[in-house]
Amino acid sequence: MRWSNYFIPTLRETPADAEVVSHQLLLRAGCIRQLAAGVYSYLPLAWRVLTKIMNIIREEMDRIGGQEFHLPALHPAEIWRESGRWEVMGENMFRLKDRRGADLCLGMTHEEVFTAIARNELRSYKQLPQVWYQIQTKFRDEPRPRSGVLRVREFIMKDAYTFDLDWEGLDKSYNDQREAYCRIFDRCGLQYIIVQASSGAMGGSESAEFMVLTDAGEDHIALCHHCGYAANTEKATSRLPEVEDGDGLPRPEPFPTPGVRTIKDLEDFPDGAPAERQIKTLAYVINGELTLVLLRGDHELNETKLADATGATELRPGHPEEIKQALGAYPGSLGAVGVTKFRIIADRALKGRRNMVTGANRDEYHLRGVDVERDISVSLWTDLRTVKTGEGCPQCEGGTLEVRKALEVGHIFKLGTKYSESMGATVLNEEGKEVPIVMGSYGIGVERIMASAIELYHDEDGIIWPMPIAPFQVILTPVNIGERDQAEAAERLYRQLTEGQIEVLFDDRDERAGVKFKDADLIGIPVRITVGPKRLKEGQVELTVRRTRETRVVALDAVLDAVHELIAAEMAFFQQVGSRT
RNA sequence: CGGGGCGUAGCGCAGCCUGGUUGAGCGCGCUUGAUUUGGGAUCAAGAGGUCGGCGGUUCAAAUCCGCCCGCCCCGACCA
Repeated sequence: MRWSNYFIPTLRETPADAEVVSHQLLLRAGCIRQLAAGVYSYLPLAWRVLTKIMNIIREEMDRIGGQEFHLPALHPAEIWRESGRWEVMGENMFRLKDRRGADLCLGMTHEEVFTAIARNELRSYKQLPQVWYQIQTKFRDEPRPRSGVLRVREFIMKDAYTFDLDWEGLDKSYNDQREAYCRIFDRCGLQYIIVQASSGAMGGSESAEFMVLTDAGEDHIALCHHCGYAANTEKATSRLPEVEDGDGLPRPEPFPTPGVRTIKDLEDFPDGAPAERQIKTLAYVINGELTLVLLRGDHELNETKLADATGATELRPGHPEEIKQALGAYPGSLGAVGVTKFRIIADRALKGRRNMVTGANRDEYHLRGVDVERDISVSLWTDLRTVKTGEGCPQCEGGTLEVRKALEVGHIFKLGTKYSESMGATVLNEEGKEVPIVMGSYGIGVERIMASAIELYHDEDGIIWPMPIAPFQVILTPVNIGERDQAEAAERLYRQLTEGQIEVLFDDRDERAGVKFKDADLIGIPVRITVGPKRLKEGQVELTVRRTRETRVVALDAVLDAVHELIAAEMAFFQQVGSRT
């Protein structure tokens, strides 16, 4: 490819509204342009990268017996109504009507459509297992698109679905996918971690996320370096030291707390209590019902855990006015002692605690001497708190957890029979009995692989593409294309490299060397061949590795071999760093 | 949706508070010519703008007011 007639609109300055590195560099390197909030056009350079990523995914899916499909992005409402998700997906789903007024939507994911095919066509256990996948555009009307290409409303997803006769079959399919995912991310050169995850709206029994550690990510994961425990904080638990409470009081005792609004206020209050002796009372509206949620004062609620524990489809903090009306006090003086009209859900860390302090449901009053189990009628004890760095690992003795930010690039689910039952996808088993198909579902965010590679590998000059997904392997840069011998040598090299199956971008622009070097660095091509006057006189050129800046001088007739060697070395480097950390 | 910010040439910005001397400006980029040519050259001459939109106030609006649209960031969602 010749740069002079290839479209790479590089930018010297960083566009003002790009915050994360991958967004800035994708824009500057002429890879993407924004069309609307969370909607991006991929220009030729980015499309080459995405194509390479998709090819790696394809190869690994095919290797475990995956069959590639291409399903519609436009779905009739009926199948979503059948699975129950027409309601569940709420505002996140793009909905539209056709000319007759029939409801349609743009596909957010494809459990429904694949299951519809499965139920119509799969009849016998003999046809199982099936591994079906596609690489296709998904639409999600995100409440807040952000971070460039990391969180968007239209994106490319590899989604796969497995269909098995039983749970043992699913275990194998799930494991195959898991291993394929490892190979995919390894081959793309990503450093990633596999964590236990919440299944959320997808449903099912078990799920794992593939996470790239980066501050650009929006997830928080808890890691134990001692035993390797890793979980999304939506799921992670931890060990806490025992608290000695003493005897407490025979019954809760109210006391005035003027001006106290927060846990912190009550800690500082003369008659107050340290946060770990307080009960934090939160009022949530869960599926339309006011619910009290109790945690230790110094603990933080994880809303996903609350949603998972209650099966909530709609969940929000109560408004001050509705809380006042229901409980008789505003937030700041809320408590659950004596409350029977509302459901009370408590975090396990409160179990057995005595002599605690909590709001009295009377503004500016609190109760002390509260024995949680004696004084509060808790209807559900469960894990609700968000783990923090430094807490004990739930899996091993000596370890402590570290919480870090991460970006989700893949998610695998054991769905079980959720969709096959709601949509009636069954087969006859060996005994001739009709049984629901046991399903799994598996997703990869293709653009997120591209973006996280940039987050992981860049420097102040630009992108450093991992060789396996680089848009071109080599950039060929004559210092001065106006000099006849340089131009001719570069042309010869270009022909030779192209014939040698090297993906080469020939920077044949009549620009000054500095401009071409800066652009080459910015767009991150792994190997640069510089054709300059001094070396050329000796019949030589320079090969520079973008990642290390190492340069070596090579004779013209040895370039092809040297390039092959460097490509192999860079490939190897990224396969090796790109293993699980 | 709640909170904050922004919208002036392809990109980055100034001007707005205190309306008119601004025929809307600066840097980069772009076009043409010359000189240059190993890390974003220099000089010269140019092209490029509904100041997000609509309405209002005013003799006069990029500037003041209202509504709308769009974008970014922080919070609740996910690949």
